[in-house]
Amino acid sequence: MFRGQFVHLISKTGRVSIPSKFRENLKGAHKTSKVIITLFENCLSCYPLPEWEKLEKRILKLPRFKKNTVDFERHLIGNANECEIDTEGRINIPQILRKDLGLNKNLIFVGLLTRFEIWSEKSWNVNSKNSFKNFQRSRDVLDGI
Amino acid sequence: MFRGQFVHLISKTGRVSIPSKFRENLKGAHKTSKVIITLFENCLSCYPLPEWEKLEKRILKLPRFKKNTVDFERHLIGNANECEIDTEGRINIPQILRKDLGLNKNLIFVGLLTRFEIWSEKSWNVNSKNSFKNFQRSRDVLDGI
DNA sequence: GCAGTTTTTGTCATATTTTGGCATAAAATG
DNA sequence: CATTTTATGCCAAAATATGACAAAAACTGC
Repeated sequence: MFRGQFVHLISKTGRVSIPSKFRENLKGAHKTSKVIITLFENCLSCYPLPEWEKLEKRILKLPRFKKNTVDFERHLIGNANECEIDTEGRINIPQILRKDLGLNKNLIFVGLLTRFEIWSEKSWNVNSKNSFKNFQRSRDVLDGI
Repeated sequence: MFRGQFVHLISKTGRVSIPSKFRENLKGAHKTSKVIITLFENCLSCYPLPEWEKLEKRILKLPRFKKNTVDFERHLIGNANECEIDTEGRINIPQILRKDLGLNKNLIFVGLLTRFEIWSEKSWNVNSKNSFKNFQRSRDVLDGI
């Protein structure tokens, strides 16, 4: 499972190393060194390739011409990039995604069990305040299950 | 069960030894030397790995694209780190958590039955005064069950 | 209180992880 | 097709984490 928070630097050319714990999980539990990176809210959402493929199968079951489906696909699939982890444990984040999110110095990696997110430090700080409030409001979200 | 209160020193590199009574409980009742440490209020909340995994299983059942769920995960999972207890009985507390809570000298370990907490001495002193007041007000909490 | 045991802490060496740099390869542009 | 831009592979420095050993402190039974 992906867990925890890590700060890594992105290079001028758009390379950044994946936290070693995440790499371990990719290699171990998911048996892959390929990651799909896509735009989600104000960050990048990253899936181990096999997990992503499961998601695609679910998406294919949606009513294909419905406006909602198409919009959803345009966003999630249309921004999805396959990245291979290199020998140093780094990936290259495509320029388009970098520009969209203003990724240029410290990036925050956030583990979310089956996937992880990449944030610019700035928007993470803004967002985590909000999501913390939400957390406070929804602490009991689990009590039903 | 985890009980009681212990003061331990954290090293410059972020290592601190787990109270031996806690270690005994981890090894005995929980059969693990792995602990998940996560941010909770003003301290670190520590779960034996198997206990934590039960929680994760419940989280995985939530609708995973819903805003509430994502925020909940970002906070709870995003701050969770797996720590392995070494041969000397120590763990390494990730830098990011140390910084967040200002953990740099005396740490207070507090047993809370199925989990335990780690506090900086300073915030423990502040907080325990408050929770004592709270305790005074809520002494009868048990009388209902 | 004392000797032996266990626990906690300090230190150093080693291994791993992250980052930077540069040369080459590939892709995009005009 | 030449030029520019961008991506990749490889090596090495810096930063960080881990392992092993030993000193110091605290606890135990007598």
